[in-house]
Amino acid sequence: MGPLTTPKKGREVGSVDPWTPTSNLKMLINAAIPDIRNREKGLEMDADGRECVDSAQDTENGEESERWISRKEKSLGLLCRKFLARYPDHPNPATNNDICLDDVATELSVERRRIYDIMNVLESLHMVSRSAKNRYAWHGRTKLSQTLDILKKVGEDHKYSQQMQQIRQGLLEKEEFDEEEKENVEQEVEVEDREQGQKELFFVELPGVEFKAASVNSRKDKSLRVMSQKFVMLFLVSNPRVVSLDVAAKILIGEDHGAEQDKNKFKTKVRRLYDIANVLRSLKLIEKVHVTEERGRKPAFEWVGPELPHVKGIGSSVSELQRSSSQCPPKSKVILEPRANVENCAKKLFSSPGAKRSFTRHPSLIKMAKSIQDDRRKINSAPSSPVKSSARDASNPDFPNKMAQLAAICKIELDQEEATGQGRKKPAAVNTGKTCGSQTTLLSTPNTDPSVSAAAQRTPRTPLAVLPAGSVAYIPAHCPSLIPVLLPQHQGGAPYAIYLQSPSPRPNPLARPQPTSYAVRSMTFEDKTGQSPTGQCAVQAQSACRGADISPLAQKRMGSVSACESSPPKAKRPDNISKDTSPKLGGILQARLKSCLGAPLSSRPSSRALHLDPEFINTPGGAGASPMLEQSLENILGREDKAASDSELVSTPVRVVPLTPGRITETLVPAGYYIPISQPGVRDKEIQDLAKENKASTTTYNIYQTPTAGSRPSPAREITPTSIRLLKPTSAAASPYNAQKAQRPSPAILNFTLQNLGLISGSSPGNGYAASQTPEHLNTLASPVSLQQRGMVFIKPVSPLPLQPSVPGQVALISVQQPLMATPKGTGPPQPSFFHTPVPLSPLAAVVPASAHMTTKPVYIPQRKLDVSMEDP
DNA sequence: GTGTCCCGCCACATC
DNA sequence: GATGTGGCGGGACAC
Repeated sequence: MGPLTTPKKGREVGSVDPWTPTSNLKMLINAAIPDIRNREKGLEMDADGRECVDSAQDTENGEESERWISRKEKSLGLLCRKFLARYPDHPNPATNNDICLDDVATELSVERRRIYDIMNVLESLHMVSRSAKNRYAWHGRTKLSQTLDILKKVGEDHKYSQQMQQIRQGLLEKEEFDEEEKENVEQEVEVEDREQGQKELFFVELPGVEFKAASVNSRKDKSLRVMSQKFVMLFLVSNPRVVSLDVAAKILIGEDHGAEQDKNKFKTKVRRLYDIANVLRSLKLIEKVHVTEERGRKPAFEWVGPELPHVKGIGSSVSELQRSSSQCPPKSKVILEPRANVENCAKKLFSSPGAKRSFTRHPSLIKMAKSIQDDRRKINSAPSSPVKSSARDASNPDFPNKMAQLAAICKIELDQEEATGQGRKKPAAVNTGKTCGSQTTLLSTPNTDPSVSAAAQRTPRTPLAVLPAGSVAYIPAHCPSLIPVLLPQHQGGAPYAIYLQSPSPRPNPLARPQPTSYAVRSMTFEDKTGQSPTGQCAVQAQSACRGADISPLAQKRMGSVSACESSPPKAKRPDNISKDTSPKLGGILQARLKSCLGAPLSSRPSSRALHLDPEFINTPGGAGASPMLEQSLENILGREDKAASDSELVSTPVRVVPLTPGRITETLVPAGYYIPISQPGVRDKEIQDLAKENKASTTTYNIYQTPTAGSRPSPAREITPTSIRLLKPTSAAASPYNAQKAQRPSPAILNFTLQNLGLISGSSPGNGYAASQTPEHLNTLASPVSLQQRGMVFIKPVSPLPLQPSVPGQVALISVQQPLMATPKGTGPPQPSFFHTPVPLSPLAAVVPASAHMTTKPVYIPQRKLDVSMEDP
């Protein structure tokens, strides 16, 4: 082979030379550009990725001429498509899949330099691997899923999600992030990096895809590979999965030797990101969008590639996991991420008793969320075997205690079920998730139902969302303050989500939130927060779930939530609804509940903004639920109390908002928030209006899809991550710091009581990210997304609480389904989703008043949910 | 004017 | 020293 140094491009000569045959051909090609582009468009729209066949023909027929066609025709993305057209997505390992760079460069009539760019990106995804000098081995997409899974894991380990959120916040409002938390995160990452041998540049290898060239891994300047991986990680850990170049570049710069984020370096990074993005676009992994912020329109990219096995639907999830398992070699090799890789491989295998439990003790609950994800994946891929639970128990000493309360609660309802015979057990079914319409109250630990995971894992860092309908998620003591409760949809009503204060006492209500609070936020919401300790906002869901994929609207909601979280107390009130919110009713209700529960609902002031996981916002539900909820509240409070609430003084403001389209009913409930769970495809206008209202105070991402840079008209869609209506505390008085409440009852008990009191009705918890949510789908019991039919009650402390690992048995999430209250859309018979293990009654049962509307509800404990443990030291 | 990214210089690694 | 690799940024093109 001749000199491989960067050849001098003859483009200019050729382009201006009227005498060469190629010039004539160029003219012809130019005339045919529209056809070529149309064909390319059609190819790009080809879903099976075989779009490049024709492109290959183009390559052979007129590639050389295209060099002079236009700048776009010479783009790296197009070149990559041509390259990809040469190789199958799933090559036969038995065949020769070697790639000779020289040949490719020659055939594609491009410089070797350009091929390197493509190969580096493909290498980062393990679609190719370097086999020798000037040679690569083509793997196609056979390992892509596995690679993405690993990358996601690594990205979570590195807390890219938090970093992105920090940067976004910094970009948005210069809001001070909790430095303490930030430092903790950074320090932890550094420690982990040091433990793994390197801090900055690291390349995540895939088991079985090793680089045979001795120099490959020794080179330090493979930044494009690493950058590409990190870029992908950002998408995988981001939610919504839209990453702007600004954010990505800043993160990449930030990790790059602590270099100054000077403008030049930033520009350089952006240039590289463009290169990477072009290849990723060719791979159909991302697509170009634009985010419109207050500062203007910024380029961004949205992940459109395959969801990870634990993120996508359950059906594909299991299959992919199994497939990945089969692909997972016995010996895993991950540079700098050995643990992640090993765990990843382990996760891909059916969970074994000896499987490492990865609940983290890190103050940041990102880890916890990650661990939960791991658990989910294990569980999803594992047979519904109770044996696993026992094994987990052995590994988790805390587990028995924590499960004790759950068991007690379960036992209560179980006994009731047995007494009435109304309960219907839900047999374990890997793919069910048909909980809609079920009148069974479930208590479960987070990772039981694959269907749940499928829906919930769309927002992996929102473990609560993954809970199956009618289930109670067990939340480790790490995040005792996070007590979401699923509020089943009222009969003929809309689902509601409510945030209530956690029972966890806070010694010093005025104290600045500890880093652990950040963990709570991280766990609850995809995006990090940075709100001040006194920030308090309820989030009103504004939009509906759009579809299987993470719709821009959903992303908008999510972003809005995160923005709300990040909004400091100084932040403007985004909505007028919150203004008229009165804490009084909350106090009344709280008093009522207190009387019922025998304990105050809250012992500490509501000083912290509430966060709503977008997944909970998207739960579709029947319309007109607001009156139902109001009625429920009235049942509890009494009309007189409700009426008097306007004048009475209360401690904790709460907002009740309908989760479904329709008018928003604002009601105050004690120490909590009712979060509307929007119905997909509805309330768009309202959402938009709300987004407009919030625009002043929140960052709006208006995403305009630009499939091909400037070449195709792209239907604009807007993603406004921060557009979710934030219901801030009505006032300082509304969120008083009165710590008069000494103690709060267990959230589980509280929710259980609420249910029995009629405040909570049976329905399916929603998951905004459940894919393909349409009203029709909602009725499909077989679909995991049917969970969205249920409302949810979020019980979450208004103020940040330090993690209290010592607090056992925190029941974080309760999904209750009101028996006898048929979900309007739930038509099919309840589908069991778990193994349910009856548990003995516990003293806690006595706390729950058996009066009122105590309806008999069978209680089952999904045994696989027991798979909760602490992270290995 | 800004976004996009082609192009190729050049440094470094490897042979 | 030749060759392979890829970081890097100028600057042209697209919008």
